[in-house]
Amino acid sequence: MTRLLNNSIIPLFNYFEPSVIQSFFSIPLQAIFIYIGDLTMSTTKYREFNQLNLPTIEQEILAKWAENQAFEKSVSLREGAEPFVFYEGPPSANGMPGIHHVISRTLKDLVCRYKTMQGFQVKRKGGWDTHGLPVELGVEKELGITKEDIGKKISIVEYNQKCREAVLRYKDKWDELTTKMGYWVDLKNPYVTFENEYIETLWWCLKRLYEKGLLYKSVSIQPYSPAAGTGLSSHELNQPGTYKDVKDTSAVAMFKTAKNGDSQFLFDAAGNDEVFFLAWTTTPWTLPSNLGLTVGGNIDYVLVKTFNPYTHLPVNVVLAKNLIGKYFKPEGENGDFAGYTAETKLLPWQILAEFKGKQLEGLRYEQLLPYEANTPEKSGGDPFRVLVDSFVTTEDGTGIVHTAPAFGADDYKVGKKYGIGILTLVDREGKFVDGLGEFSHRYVKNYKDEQNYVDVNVDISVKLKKENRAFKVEKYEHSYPHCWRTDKPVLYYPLDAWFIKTTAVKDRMVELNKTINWKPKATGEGRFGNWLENMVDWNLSRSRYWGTPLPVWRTADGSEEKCIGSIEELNTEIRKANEVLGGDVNKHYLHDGILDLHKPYVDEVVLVSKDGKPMHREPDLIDVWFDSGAMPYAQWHYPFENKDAIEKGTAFPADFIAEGVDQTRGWFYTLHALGVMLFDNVAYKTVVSNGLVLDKNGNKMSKRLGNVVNPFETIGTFGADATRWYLITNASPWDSLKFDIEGIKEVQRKFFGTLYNTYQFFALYANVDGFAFKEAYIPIDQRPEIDKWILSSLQSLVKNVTENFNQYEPTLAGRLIEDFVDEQLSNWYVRLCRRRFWKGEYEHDKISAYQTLYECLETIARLMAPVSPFFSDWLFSNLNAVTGKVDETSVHHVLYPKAKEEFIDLGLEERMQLAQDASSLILSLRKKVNIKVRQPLQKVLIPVFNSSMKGQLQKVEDLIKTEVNVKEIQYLTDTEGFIKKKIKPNFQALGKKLGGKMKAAGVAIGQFTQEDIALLEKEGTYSLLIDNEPLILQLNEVEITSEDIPGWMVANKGILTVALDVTLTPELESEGNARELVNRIQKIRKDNGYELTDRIMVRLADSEFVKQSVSQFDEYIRTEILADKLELVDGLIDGTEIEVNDISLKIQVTKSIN
RNA sequence: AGAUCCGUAGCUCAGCCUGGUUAGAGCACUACACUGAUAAUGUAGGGGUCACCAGUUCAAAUCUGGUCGGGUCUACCA
Repeated sequence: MTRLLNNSIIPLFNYFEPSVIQSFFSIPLQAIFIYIGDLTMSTTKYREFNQLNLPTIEQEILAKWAENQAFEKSVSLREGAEPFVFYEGPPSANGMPGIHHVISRTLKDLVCRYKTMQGFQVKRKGGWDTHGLPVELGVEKELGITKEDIGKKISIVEYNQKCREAVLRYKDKWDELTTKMGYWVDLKNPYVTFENEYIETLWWCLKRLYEKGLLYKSVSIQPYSPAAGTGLSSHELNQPGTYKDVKDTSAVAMFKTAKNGDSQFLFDAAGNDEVFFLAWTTTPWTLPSNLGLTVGGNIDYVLVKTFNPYTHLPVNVVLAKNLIGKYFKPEGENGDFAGYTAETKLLPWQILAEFKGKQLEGLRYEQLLPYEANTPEKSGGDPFRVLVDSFVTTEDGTGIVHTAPAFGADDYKVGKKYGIGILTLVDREGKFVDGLGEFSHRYVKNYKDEQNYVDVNVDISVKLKKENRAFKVEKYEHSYPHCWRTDKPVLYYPLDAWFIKTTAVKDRMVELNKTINWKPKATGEGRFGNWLENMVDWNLSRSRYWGTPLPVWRTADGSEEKCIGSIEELNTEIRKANEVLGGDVNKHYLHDGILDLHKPYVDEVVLVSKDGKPMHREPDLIDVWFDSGAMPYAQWHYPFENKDAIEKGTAFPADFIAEGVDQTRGWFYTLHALGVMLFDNVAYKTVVSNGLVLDKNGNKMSKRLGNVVNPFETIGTFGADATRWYLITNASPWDSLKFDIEGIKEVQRKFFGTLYNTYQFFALYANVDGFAFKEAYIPIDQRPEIDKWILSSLQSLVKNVTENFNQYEPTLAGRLIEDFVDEQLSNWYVRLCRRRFWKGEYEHDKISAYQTLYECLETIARLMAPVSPFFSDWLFSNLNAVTGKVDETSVHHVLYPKAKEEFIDLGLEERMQLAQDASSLILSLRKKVNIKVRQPLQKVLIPVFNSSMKGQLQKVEDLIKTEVNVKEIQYLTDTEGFIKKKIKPNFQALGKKLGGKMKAAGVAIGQFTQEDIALLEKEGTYSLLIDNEPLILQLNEVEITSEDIPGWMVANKGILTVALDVTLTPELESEGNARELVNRIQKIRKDNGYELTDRIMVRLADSEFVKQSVSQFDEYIRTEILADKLELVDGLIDGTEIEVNDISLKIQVTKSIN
């Protein structure tokens, strides 16, 4: 189905009507034709648009990609190039994708696109995780059955068929997201974990582990989910959200000490009254299975005389000394025993004896809850004794641990050591077995979501209370593991299971982990490192139906076993068994061999041992995490195919993988474990783990809270590019991201809007002038200063962006691009250069401007392509369609820019910064005195402190003058003497030298007079006394700035100070008016809807000030407004009324006729 | 309970590694301006005890220790 669908895309274009294509892609027809018309063919005009619409652009680009098979081409173009190996972590398609999938996939995509543009070949095989519990539970729910019904109400064949269908239920949605968000991954030939070939590789892996002695069977106490009916692996238990705070009924039970020689010392101290051991439990349901009490050997215990708070009977209890405070109040010590009644609130107590835990070892006690099912004989050991072990602490409870070997790993271990036997009084559904009186058949937790569930733990506690066997019963809130799928509490349960002995390679895993580049670093060292240090063997077994079967066959007595590593091997064994065992054995599989490696077929296969005994398959399935952990090999059907790809390093290990941080103990772990165990190698060289996506208030997104963001809506409304750009640039991928739609809007407006405007500006004028980059590339040294500058900045940008991408820091890279586009390119270069595009002839300077802006835009398109693949391709194609500079039809096929170091001129970038600062200061001064920029001013003074500063400023002088509309800049050196200066210590330099005297020096320097400063500047040094010690102050140990120029408007920023002459001469005013006139007429031109190039005729109502301006600036005005004629008319009646400096006049604008 | 990351303007984030004296940017808000790129842009303004406490230092948002709050993870925890 998968293949059919995807392979069909291309033929569709060829054979069907456009309307079919349209409905298939839900793309407006127009878009398809536009692109066919405008993008595939070269054209002479740059495309112009009314407004930016990212979603439309994206649809257009998607259609183009589909038509050109752009993704496939991006891989095939690099055939023979060095491979960059990427692994796609397989998603499970049985749930809807969410916005958090968009961030990790953006991350993966951008790295792959970047590396492709760096010249690597990046194959990206998609994949689907198809086995496992989520699928099974979904099917059970859908069919309204439980695990018990499988094989009864529904056959395993049918059930597995349902699973096979259900698992790709949302595949279409996933594919749609993949396409719409612009994630390039091979969806046509994905690896699918349920396919035979995939499973065959898994079997090969298992057999290899088996041969290395790393696969073994053992009984162990494991987390078990009665609700799901399966054991859980440690990584499943380590899924986020499994540990939840729950309130359980906890009980401190009283175990009655048996009187014998060993315990006599207790009874002596207690005056031969009853003595009880106090033991705490949060799971009273384990009490019937109690077989021991464990104490710490070196812990101090006490015997306390008191009353039972429920029955008010006098009792003597044993507990850890440190924990007395938990049960007794200090003021009750040695209290009034005689006067104690049921109403007494304060419990009197008295310590009768104190002893170490080891003195209690071997003491016996009476069984707490005896029934038919838990007689000592049934335990198979010698139960009801006090045991000693080191796991006991005095942080909680009583310091005496109730020990039920079946239901705790520690309990099992210590129980085995002492031989107290084992009782498993709860069945696999989570209910008590027969023979436990009133508790028989009751669920120990509410596994079935019964409305009227009565907590058996409460009933047990009540019973204990009544029988004088409970000392304290209370609700206790603690965190308890829950099944990650069913949300029901897990219990620990003795199970037979197959394990991978990961602990055997722990050291090697730790060692190799140190060679992995983790982003962020802390995850690898801390979270993953700690996890490796504390690793336990990997429990592979799952008692379910839909999954990879364990390929191990055993004789009934377990004396012989066989691990199968390939289909061929299995078929051979099948025939052999039939020959040896005869009859109907394997008769269904003799002819064609086995066709499906799943249950129930594999279970029907009987193999034969060396000595002719039948062997049956171990019934377990394996952990789905093994499926995904083995994907590097299984996706290529290694070693049955593609042997070299794995062994010669072209497909293993991965150069890069990325997933959510929640995969640290999941996929990242199993990949690593298998890489180390199978090939003694890392499975990936770099791993990026991204953080969670939270809602805008910082809460986790969950269906329950209803704050889940639908990625389709977001992408549909704002575009994939804006979404991707936002997700990447807002916060580092590994920080958790507070997702806010407003942020995407901002990105769209500020970054894409600005860049789009810049392109639009370019297209507008380039079309007028017919610029198609046909002229020779103008050497950089023949371009004006500002072109040199923007190109220098651009190359610095290329360099920095590349560095950041190489470091897997896309956030920083994106922010740099953003800054460049907004600050440098749009708001400085284009703004200052506007006139160059619309004025003058099409010659050197103008061509230089076009070439420069073109280069910037084209380079930006390439730089941003990894993060926002659509807009960049659109921009790139629009440009290239006219110039045809490169042959590739997509930005994703070209190479990433390489920084042209020779273009970088840091001095130039520095002085442009000076120009920007100076302009900003001057504009702020204009603002202060309320003089419009349109009004020319005569002069600016800038104090300079050295010749280099002056030189720098002089080179950008024209830019400043134009920008702020000032006629001249005058540089002041201190020889003029009327600058008021300010001096400040250079703390960094001086602090190191002076240390403790810094403060005093600071005060002294602050008191410098203008003369002192002048002296220091002249001499270069200055002597002063600090704390009666001489100090020779160097010029470089202070910062001297000009503070004020008396009589001038002054502003400063850092070292730069500007002073503005705000005197308005009639001359200047007249020029200002001329500019006002130009402005008004331009507005009228625009309102009238004239073309940029239309010539006009203007008639102005005559008046005094108009006469002044027009007579003086007639030519200037006419050039600006493209007027053939500008005349003053008396008594003009018709025309537009305008206002210039509070004077209104009439004006008439008409098109020239020619 | 431990580990780890985080806490800077109403919001999103820089700055912290390498301590240096007016703590920055964008958004939002207010006012004014500019504009043949115009749903853009500029200037100005309000808005911060850099979570808190202590220490080191001449000097702390920055280094150290602790406290509080939040996230994530771990845990045999009876």
